[in-house]
Amino acid sequence: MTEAHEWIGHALAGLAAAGYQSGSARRAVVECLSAQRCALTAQEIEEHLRASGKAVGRASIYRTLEQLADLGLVHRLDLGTGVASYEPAAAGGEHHHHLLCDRCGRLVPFEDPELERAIRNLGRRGDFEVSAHDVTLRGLCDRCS
Amino acid sequence: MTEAHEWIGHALAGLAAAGYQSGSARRAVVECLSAQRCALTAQEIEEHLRASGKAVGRASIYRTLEQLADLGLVHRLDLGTGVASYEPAAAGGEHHHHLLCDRCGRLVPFEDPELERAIRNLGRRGDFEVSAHDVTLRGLCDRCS
DNA sequence: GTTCCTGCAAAATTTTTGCATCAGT
DNA sequence: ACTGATGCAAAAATTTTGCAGGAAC
Repeated sequence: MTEAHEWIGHALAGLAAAGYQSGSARRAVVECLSAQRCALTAQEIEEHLRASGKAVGRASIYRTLEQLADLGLVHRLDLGTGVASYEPAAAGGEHHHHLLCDRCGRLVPFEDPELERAIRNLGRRGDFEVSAHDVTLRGLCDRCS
Repeated sequence: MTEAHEWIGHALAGLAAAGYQSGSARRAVVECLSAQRCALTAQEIEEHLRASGKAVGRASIYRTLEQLADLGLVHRLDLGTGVASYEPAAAGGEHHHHLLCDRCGRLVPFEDPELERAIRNLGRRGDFEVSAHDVTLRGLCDRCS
């Protein structure tokens, strides 16, 4: 997994390359995302920023997240809760999936080569051309089971 | 895959067993779901029902969908569009996953034993206890690629 | 100085809830 | 009849948009 501080640079560079300037709101959202282990909702981002004294308008948060998602710098997740979550996208194509614990609500990232292989093979079968995939498991995390 | 008309009975029986009575709104929502191939949004259900002369209040649709989802009779899907979709859950534990076509927006169901096996194996690895899973692929469907 | 960014407030969307009325048992 | 279901309307929650003022280049 790419380190958080590397992602900051990657994301800011990507935004700059796309013609976005580095304003305070955009930078704050990117910093907040890079400091977190996994996915955050827009509301959580707003709270974190306000708590750290860098309050940013809601609109700017959503706008920045949309820009980052369009550039492939963050992944948008819909975890069945009705609210979207966002997490930094690793630079090298690595990615993980998520387990949402039914008991404690914790979101646990995981990777699995066999799962990735199965999905790659699916694309090869020719029924369709797969460019992205999301896997969400529900169940009990290691702490709760 | 279990046939649609079988699912109607299954769903109505499940609702009855849970103590819900068979009112007109609930029955209409169940009928609408059973007639569709794949997932529908609450709004689509409302439109279909109104179009077929069986208009049902929005609230009743959401209430019925929640009840059905709690009983495991429908699956709720979040496809990254910000709106939830619902589809009948097959009786026998069979289930499919979805490809969302980037070009035409079509939702294509698919099944894949290798993928299922990979997910089952994940649960066996012992990191967590998996009770449900969702897989969403994005890409181009057979018509668009 | 010009252009883009930011934040506020308002709008749009989707979903939930309160409550009076109506239907099913 | 009694209990629960239904529909309307209002509220809540989330996300988007318009616009005036401010920051970045």
